[in-house]
Amino acid sequence: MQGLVRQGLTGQDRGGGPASQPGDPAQGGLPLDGALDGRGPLFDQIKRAVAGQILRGRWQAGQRLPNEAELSSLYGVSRQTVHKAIALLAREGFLVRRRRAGTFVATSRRDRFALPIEDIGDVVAREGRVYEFRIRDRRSLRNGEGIRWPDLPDGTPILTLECLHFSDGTPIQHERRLVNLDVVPEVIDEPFDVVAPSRWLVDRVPWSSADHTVRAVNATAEMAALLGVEAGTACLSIRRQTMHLSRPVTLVHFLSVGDRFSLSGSSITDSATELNL
Amino acid sequence: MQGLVRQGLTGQDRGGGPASQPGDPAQGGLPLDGALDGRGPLFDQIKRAVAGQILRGRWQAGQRLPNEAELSSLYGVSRQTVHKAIALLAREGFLVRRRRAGTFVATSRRDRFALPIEDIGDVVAREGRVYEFRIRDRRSLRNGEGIRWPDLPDGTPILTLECLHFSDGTPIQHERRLVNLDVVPEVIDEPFDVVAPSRWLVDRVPWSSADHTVRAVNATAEMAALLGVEAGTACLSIRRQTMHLSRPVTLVHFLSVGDRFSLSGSSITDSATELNL
DNA sequence: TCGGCGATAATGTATGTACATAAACTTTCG
DNA sequence: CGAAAGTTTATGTACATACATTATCGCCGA
Repeated sequence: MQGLVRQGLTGQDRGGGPASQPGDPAQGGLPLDGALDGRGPLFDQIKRAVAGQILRGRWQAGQRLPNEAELSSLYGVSRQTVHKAIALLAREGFLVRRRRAGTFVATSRRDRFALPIEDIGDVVAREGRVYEFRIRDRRSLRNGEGIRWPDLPDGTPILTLECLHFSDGTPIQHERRLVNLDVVPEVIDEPFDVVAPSRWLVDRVPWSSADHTVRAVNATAEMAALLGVEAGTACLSIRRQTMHLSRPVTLVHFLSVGDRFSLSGSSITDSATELNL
Repeated sequence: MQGLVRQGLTGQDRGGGPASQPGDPAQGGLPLDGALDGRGPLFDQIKRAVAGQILRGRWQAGQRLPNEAELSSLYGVSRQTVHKAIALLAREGFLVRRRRAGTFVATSRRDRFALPIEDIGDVVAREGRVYEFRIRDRRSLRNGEGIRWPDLPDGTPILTLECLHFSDGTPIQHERRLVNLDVVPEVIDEPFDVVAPSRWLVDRVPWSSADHTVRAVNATAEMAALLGVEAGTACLSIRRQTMHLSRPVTLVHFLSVGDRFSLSGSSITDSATELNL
């Protein structure tokens, strides 16, 4: 074995390790703190080791790190394995790679903080409360007739829905939705007496992409009445447009009372937590 | 050559293709629509082909797809290449893999919508406006003395900052920040006359993780005065706690006027857009 | 019938080898 | 001296091979 590499699994010895001299116990002047920890697959150990150097600030942003061949002999594994580890770290945004030039620590990714947006039904259910919804209005018309969905050609048939979501009987979210009937014609026959529109759509048209905009607005008198708050109460407004194969599927406006609903999430570098350092 | 595989690059022929019989022009009854398109690396072509089947609904959620050996001969590439493509799609959340059982289309990931949260300075700059900030208050004290940072032991030295951010001279965001002096002692000597605290911290302590909470609140009279709006105006409140190697670094409250600031982002399945289908 | 247990089929990891590709560097030539 | 052409170096992709790891399936016996 190579000393520090690969314990924890069955750990039978394979052929001959790569370059590394047969029996270097302490490795000249190289940073031994970069040693592997024997937990899990080799490429994961290397990911952890490298990410650790970065997180601990030993390898600073912009700095160039050893090339694959050097890392390979440093860690005593093949270049393939190093390549896999480094390529994954690059894909996760820790590193930037340029041919011939080398591999560099990415200049930090300040813009990658992210906030997950969940379905209201899931949120309510997870809080252990009773979730209900009620359809307040539903009509079928063509785009441009009274309502205009900007990203859709005029005349396209659409279904409009308005509904309210409740948590333990208290209204917490108002929803106004447009659905593209060209994409999901079956929706016309769905009564939405059991399953909520958002859920129905997600089950029907999976794997879509979406745009979001989140803003804070003061409740209008009408909305305030529906949500059971005073006019002017701060509300979170979420606009979501969902696309499937570059065709708009649905456009929704959610409005939720500020102190009954919030977006939250521990985030960023979910990969870093995966690395558990 | 294998017919459909790999054009667009230089496309010299390598050794001998894998299993596939030498000269099957149209492949029995197999879905030929799964054909590769010759754009980019083979494993990317396979990713696109497979993701396409899923997005077009030909392979439905929960359904099992052919094993690596089958895909390998279906597409006329080695198992390694198929493995790389499929493993990446799994890592991106499209597929779920279980040893011995096989590979399955993931049951859609409704909860993965995500919003990026950016630094206000970047946002203002990108809109082509002039960004400025002003420190309104700054003091150094110990946790528990007047202010309590819940995730930090009492007595820990902290720096408190209060500042305002401007876009073209209009105040758009208020910031109240606590900084853990045990982690970043140098901050005590930083005047913040040029670089804003958030930027300074990001440059100093990169690669951290963070928790966020976003809510809508009505502006208090004091805040309204600072932001130049009427009391009660709906504001977006963002709370962010940043950690580095599981130690809290900074805790911030941002407050921004609802109609001067919004969070937005096209999101989810950024991998799907990368696949450009 | 049920429990255990072994065969088996799928994915997962690691290495070797060979070239391709891109960009930085060097040399050459006008 | 500067642009073009060639060289070198680091990463990128592909394939072959070999073995590890795990559920699942099915058999067999109590």
